[in-house]
Amino acid sequence: MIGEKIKSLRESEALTQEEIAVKVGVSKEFISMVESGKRNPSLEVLSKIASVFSKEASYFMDTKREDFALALRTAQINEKDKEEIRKFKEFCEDYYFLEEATGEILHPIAPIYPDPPSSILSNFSQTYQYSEKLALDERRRLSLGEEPIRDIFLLMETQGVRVVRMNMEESPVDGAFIYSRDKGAFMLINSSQSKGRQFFTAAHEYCHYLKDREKGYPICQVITNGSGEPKKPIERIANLFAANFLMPEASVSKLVSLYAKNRLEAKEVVQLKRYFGVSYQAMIYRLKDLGYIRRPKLEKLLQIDPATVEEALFGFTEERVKQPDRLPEIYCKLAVQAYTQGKISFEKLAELLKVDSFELIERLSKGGFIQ
DNA sequence: AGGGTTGATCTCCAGAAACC
DNA sequence: GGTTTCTGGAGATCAACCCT
Repeated sequence: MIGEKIKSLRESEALTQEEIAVKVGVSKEFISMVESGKRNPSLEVLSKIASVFSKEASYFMDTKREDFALALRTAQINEKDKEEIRKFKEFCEDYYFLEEATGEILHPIAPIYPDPPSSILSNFSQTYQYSEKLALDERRRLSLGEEPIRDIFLLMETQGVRVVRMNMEESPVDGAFIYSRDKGAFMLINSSQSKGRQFFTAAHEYCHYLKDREKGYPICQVITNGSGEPKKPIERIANLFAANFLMPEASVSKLVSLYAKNRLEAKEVVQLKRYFGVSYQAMIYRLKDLGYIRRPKLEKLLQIDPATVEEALFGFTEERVKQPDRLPEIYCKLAVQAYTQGKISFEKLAELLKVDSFELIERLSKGGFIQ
């Protein structure tokens, strides 16, 4: 158990046994044996290993699994964000409480896909192939064909993930994913981001759901390097998965060859990104990864304001649309259901729906609480 | 070539056995 | 009973090896 935790943490940080060994002051062989469970490190060594990951030694000795595995999609995190995450966790507790009260518990349905062999993580093309296969396998399982995904949030609900959209204005946190064996999966999406970006975040977190949910420890946050690429392999895979899941190569190449063979300007990119429901930026990077545009072109396209192009083309842009901060529909339904079944009081209902009793009476009288 | 594993070996230390 | 010696196990390293 200790060894497994160390190994998982080490791999998620993209460190080698040797690098850990140097930091701790032991041999790499010893780290190998600890990870494989053939040796137990002394308390002193364990403390040093823990400090490499900014943790206490007790973290490794605690044999019970963490209640929640948490994966964040963010570049930086501050105290205010931590508070938001704490609120999210609390909300998950309420959500689960309502499911239990009404007997309508959402169970994870999707299979758990195996991790790639750690030996391929330093190789970009092998990592890409693994992520692409994962995305295509999942699309096949869901019978999605080559069609774009119209509502990824709904899709996730059908796979056993509760999607919670919270407006976290000013926060760099795009989204988070938490999972526990008892309660299942919850996904947080920062609804202050554009819809396209929310879609990408959702697909990213969905990857963690598919392959990391049983890991039983906080997964990690996305730390990006200078070019905006996530440094940690686990997050790089999630991003590659998201790109392949939302914009399958076959589908992109078909559209490009049909409609934009010889010119891929901002107009075409906007049309493509609307088709796939992703952000302008995500579409550009996807086109570059697939070899349709090169770096200078990418730089040029990134300079253009997509909202202006989109408004000129369609008279409307999704780039600037901000989602209102609202509770998940299913959560609201469950709350009202629990109340009508007499499982919770009127006051509790108001508290769970985050309204005062006057507003609650008014909204209930209008035929339910479905927003 | 680099990352990881395996087997032989050394070192240290606690506890048991032998000795005076 | 106190001291010395022996022994076994764990921690750790070294060198060789395997795998990709």
